[in-house]
Amino acid sequence: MRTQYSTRPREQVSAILKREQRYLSAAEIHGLLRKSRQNVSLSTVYRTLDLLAGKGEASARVDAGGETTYVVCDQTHHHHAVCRKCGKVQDVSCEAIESVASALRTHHGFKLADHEMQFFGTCGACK
Amino acid sequence: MRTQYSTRPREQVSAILKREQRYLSAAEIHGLLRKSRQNVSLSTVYRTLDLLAGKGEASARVDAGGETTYVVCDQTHHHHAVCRKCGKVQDVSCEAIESVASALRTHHGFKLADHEMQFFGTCGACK
DNA sequence: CTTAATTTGCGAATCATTCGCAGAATCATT
DNA sequence: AATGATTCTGCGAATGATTCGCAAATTAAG
Repeated sequence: MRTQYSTRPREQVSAILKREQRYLSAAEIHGLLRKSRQNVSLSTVYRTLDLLAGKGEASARVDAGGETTYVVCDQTHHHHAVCRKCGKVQDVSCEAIESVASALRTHHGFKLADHEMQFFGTCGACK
Repeated sequence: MRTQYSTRPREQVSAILKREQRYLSAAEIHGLLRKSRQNVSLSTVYRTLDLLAGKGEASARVDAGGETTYVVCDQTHHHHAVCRKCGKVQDVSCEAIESVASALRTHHGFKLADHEMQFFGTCGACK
């Protein structure tokens, strides 16, 4: 895999993700594409999602039913606030984590290297 | 399902979890049980893990390979600090989250209802 | 427009997890 | 400690998401 081709199917998948701004599974994306008569195979949807996640342009999350879902997001380190009503995902920066890191070190003798976080609630628009 | 029977296989699965103190998949637990000549079927391991997770006595996490893994933990709300060396999991209380919640409200107009967190690093014993 | 490299689509293969059901274990009562 | 009602277990088959293999189609570049 020397270079990476920019192809129609890949752009179609990316476009859906950019448009929706919420966590979508491969199957859902495939369904949305079919609705608008853009025939991209399910395999290609999967491959494209892996690619995007690998480049850090999308982030993955396994939902309650065990399906892996993806959202577009920027590449800096951050976290997601997921609205329980509309599903929309907002990026959240994470300075606050610093205080958690020092508490971990103090109380648990634990040296923090990495962390995962996810927030659920109601977004401004849905209130 | 009126009452719940206390059975050998269930206790054997719980015992492994209590002993290991780290995230284990159903298959791993099944393997560990076989090694010590305790034959519990894989189905029963799965069923027992669901039960424990349902009662809040264990908590589940999908690992990088897509397998669901479980640890024992107490029932109060808390988070996990996972050691990257030995895999051991420590419970971490979460007062620090309060400050994150207010920041979310202020900066993003987001009303926090729930959250997930997971920490990775090196535990005191492994340093 | 040719060629070499990468992608696609299809169906088949994988892998974790769930189900169905007959037989075994458990519990509460005699 | 024997009985009966209920809940478990084990097995193999079924499911469902994801991955693979490979031939045909696209892409980038000369």
